Amino acid sequence: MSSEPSAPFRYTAALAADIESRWQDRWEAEGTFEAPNPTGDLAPSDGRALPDDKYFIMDMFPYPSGSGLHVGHPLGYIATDVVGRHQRMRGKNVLHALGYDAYGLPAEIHAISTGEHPRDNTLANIANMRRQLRRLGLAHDPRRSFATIDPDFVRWTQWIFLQIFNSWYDPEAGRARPISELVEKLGTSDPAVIDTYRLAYVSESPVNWCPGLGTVLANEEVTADNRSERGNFPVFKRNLRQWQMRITAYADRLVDDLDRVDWPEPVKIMQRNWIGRSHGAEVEFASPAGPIRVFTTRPDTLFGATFMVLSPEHPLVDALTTPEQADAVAAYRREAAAKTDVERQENKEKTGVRTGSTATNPVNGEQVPVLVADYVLMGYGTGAIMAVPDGDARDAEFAEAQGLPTVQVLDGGTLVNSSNDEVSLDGLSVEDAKATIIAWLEKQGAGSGTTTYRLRDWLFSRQRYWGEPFPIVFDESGNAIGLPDSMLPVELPEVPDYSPRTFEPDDAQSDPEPPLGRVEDWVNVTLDLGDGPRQYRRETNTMPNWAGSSWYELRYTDPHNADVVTDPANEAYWLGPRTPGSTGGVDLYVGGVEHAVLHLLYARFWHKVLFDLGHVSSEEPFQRLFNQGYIQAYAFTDARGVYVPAEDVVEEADGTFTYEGRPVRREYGKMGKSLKNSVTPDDMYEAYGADTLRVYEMSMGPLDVSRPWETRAVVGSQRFLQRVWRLAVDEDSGETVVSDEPPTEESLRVLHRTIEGVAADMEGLRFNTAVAKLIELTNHLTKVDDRSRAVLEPLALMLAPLAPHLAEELWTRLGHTGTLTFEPFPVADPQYLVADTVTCVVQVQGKVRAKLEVSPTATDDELTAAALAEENVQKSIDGREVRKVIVRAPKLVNIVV
RNA sequence: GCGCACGUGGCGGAAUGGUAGACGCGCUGGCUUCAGGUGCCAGUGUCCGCAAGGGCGUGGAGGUUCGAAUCCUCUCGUGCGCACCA
Repeated sequence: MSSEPSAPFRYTAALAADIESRWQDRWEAEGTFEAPNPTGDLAPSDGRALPDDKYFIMDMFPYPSGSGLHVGHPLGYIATDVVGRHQRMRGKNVLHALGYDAYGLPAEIHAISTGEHPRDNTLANIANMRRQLRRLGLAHDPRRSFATIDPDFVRWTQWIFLQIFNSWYDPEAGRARPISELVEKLGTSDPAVIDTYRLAYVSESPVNWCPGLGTVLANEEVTADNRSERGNFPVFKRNLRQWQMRITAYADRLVDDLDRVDWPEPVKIMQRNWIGRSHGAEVEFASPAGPIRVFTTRPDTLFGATFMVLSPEHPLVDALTTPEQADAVAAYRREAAAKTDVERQENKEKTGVRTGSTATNPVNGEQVPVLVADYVLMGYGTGAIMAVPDGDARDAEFAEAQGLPTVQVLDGGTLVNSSNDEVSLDGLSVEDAKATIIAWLEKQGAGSGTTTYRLRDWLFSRQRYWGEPFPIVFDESGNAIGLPDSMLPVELPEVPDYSPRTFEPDDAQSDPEPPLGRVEDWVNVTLDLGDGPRQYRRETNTMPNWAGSSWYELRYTDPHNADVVTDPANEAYWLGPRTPGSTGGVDLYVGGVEHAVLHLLYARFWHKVLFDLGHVSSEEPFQRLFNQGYIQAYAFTDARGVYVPAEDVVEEADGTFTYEGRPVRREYGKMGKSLKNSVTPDDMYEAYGADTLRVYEMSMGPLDVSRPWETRAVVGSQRFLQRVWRLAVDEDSGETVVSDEPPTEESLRVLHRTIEGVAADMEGLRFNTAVAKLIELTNHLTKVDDRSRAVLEPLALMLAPLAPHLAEELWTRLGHTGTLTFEPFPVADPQYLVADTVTCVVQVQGKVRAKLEVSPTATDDELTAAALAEENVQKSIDGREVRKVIVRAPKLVNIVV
């Protein structure tokens, strides 16, 4: 890079930095992006009415990492900023702010190794991130920023927990209700009864214990091969007393309401799969040990059930095992118990043993053998299946391995060999057969239609220090008691040691020990909860990282309210449904697809509970979701497989890559310190300026697609902004050179075509093509040397969402005194959208043979005549008979011979 | 194994079923410059041809259509999700 620009007032990185910091200071001083609320401390002080049209836009908020940002991080923030700025120019009251998801493992690990309090480290990281992001010029309302660790925020996280704790799900009403109404309904306040209904409850049940992390984890945080998503440590099933959230009560609504939100289909599919609702039937098979209940999604194939299989853990196994089989079954169960879930899954070969008993198939009275096999899981359905080798590949495989019979019941899509004296399914379709047999089973009392879910309740407690404490104490009988609002927030005590007790990652028999449990004088408290001072024990687990992100959208709408989580008027204005049947929710939520199941499912669940309890008017937190892609980068390894700094790798003429003269291998992946391929926003600010970085990131490709970062291409965006600058400013004198002469007709046509296209692209989040159109306009104006105010003003306004600092500077130079933030976005004048002539393509047999310049109003006949008059067209027709002429006036004529 | 998404120049990517490759990077040439850099102008899918023009071309093979990158079927490849879920 040359140090001396040839022109003193060229738009260089240094000039950009000057413009950018001046405007950032001014926006901050003037409170330009502060969005007024209907009521409360953020309401207009002069009582002014708000615009009815609002736009609430949100980014998935960041964890403030200690290593700072790389250029991949701001992609989504820039995109939402462009949308927000554009919506302001469309007259909307735009709510856009950024908070910090500040509880998290890295700060705790840092604390353990350095002794620095995780809060201090986290707050320092937030400050650094705010600095990096401020330099991008994001139009956020700074008054609405918060961190999930702020005591004021924690207070409301705990308050929401108590709302959930103090509720139960009424299946008849199909919604949550206050626990007091259950007490009334059941006529008892006995915790032994009531506590089993709560939406947040303690239970002793099999949970995911991760010794390597020293904590238990939710199902959503465990990978398919039973390892922790964070850290990749082994996870074991252990029976432990832990807090759970009754998210399963909401399974149906969580599935059904996916149809009412504007989300990417893959995310909806992932949530549907995770919830895993399947309709089927429970059927009872009579046996010597009593009825065996099975769940099946294919009750239509019941006539083909030739045996039954129980999971090794099934409670009826002992009773069904005959003395002759006792040893074999006991041995098999021992073997199965010794295996981890992973080992069970690794061995895809079907194994199992006979119990020696038979059960009765209710449709035909057949005695079918009952077996035990570990391919049937205790955790799903009833832990027992009817096996239909003709209908199920797994059953067929097992039948073959065990030498069990198969009866054909399916022929293509219809049922065969499926009748008894009372009912026949023969000839019916699968759907009809299901309905028929369920009706018959219900009449017989042998079964009923039913629905099962894969979703399990949400394990909500963690044995870590750096999380929200539960607002719960236990009395001397061990009953959990929710603390009153007046005692919130419950703050974390200072501790001498932040670590949970961690163990050898494979030590499955170890027990979790929360760090808070060691702070005896915090744990044991004397409180007056209404019946005089008494001794209580505090809950020593903390909440998972997901707690704060499960409701933060609400707090943006009323961030300082000390009385309620958000004032109903503010919630209704920003989040409430605007059309009948709408769920309401954030107008646009942008973030990565990695939160498809975890965060987005939890947030929907909490929001629905708050809706049921009347605290919010919206049924869903996020009306529209958009998954942005990722910026990835190339990384290079040398002969030893060690990463070398990517910025010093040279591409040779033959397309290979070298580092310090030695060949290196290229790979493609995430950007990060460990791969030595990070490029930071600070690097780009210094070399090009923030506006150039913004424009480049927006022009790289569609927002939802991942693509590789290429630093050397950034200069293209800088050249574009330099050309815009040069249109209005003399590079040698620094004088504004805008002209008040009217622009040429041609320039106006290009301008209005650009306005039309850019406006549509902005609405559709197609910023890459919007930038392309602005470049075309700029190149045109440069080429014809048109500097008229009438084109430069709309150019500045259209550029404003993308490159706001440069646009503001030009706007000022064009003679305006205020910010352009609230100037109307330009509107295309239809008068200039119709061209004098259009290019008409003439095809023969669908191949282009000529182009005509024609009037846009030319008729079909005129176009046909003109096309046939073309020499090259006649040559292509080559004397053949013209059978048909297809005209799409005025753009196309296709001659068919 | 099942499901979803995606395959277009050297690279990132444009194309309501209607001129394939907008825009940008890179590359080539010209002007500017002592020179480099910056800036500006022109060119840049491929093959045949001096040119006019023509052939081929959106992973592959079929199909629908006057016309297909786009719609349908099969197939190959890449990515993501789920995975013995009855």
